[in-house]
Amino acid sequence: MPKPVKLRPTNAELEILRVIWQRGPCTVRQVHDELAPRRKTGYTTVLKLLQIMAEKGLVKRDESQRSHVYSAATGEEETQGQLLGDLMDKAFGGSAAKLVLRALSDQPASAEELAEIRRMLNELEGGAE
Amino acid sequence: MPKPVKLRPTNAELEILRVIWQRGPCTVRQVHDELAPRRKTGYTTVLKLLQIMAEKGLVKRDESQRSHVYSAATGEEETQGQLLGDLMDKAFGGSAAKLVLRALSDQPASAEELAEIRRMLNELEGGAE
DNA sequence: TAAAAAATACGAAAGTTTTCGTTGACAGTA
DNA sequence: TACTGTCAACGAAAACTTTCGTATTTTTTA
Repeated sequence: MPKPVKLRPTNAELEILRVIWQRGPCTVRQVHDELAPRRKTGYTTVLKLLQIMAEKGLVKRDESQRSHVYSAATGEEETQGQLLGDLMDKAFGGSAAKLVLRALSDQPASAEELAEIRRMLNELEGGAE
Repeated sequence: MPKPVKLRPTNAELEILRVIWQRGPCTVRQVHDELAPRRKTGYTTVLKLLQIMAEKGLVKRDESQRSHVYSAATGEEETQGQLLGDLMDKAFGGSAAKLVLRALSDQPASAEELAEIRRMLNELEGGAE
């Protein structure tokens, strides 16, 4: 069992993961082409990061083609949950409610989104009763 | 005007800030005594970090006493909002609603807390109408 | 087939964050 | 005054993250 460890993508790694989550399995070139406009990072930088991420287990690599294809090892939602849990511990004393209240009061949300949040609340309160 | 920059505490800095937010203005020793049990970090490490934080403007330093006293330069809520906004951009495509929904579905919250979130929702929806 | 293009691998540099050892100043005390 | 303990300052090491240059191999193309 080589990998029972908890993985946390760094910032640069997260940017790459987001491309892969959005577009599905990608070659290095595809990721680089997507990232290049925003971020002026070289091709080999993306390659190196993907290699590191593969070592860490953040992505899986299919080497059956000449251009290796990388896919995400964990779902976007799971990773979002991890990062959120980290921030909750580091900055909100472990309180999800404080985090949510701060997010709602600081960041704008549309009426539709608020309605969806309300539905989630109903579900949570209904289920707990 | 030397300091119109945006400040982001690093992880170690955030841990120190949390002590200061909780206990009010502190000497290096006070911060260290609070942190030492959890984190096995040396006294001079805390000192160095506080010096760096003072340079960055994350904390203010009162040097009138032999033991300098550090106080937070920004409120806890403001910093929470910044960190949350960062994570929202980096991992949630800028959507506060997605972030809140994920937090609610991943992390437990008590009935009381849910009620408080509901109150916040009412406020937001009521105000927008 | 030879040259050009594209890909991986590798190592190392550059940047950032965290840690601590050492030094010298100051304060209290025997 | 000499000793002891506490403090700030400083620099540098250690650890982690990000970047890229170069070498090598494979594929495409002229």
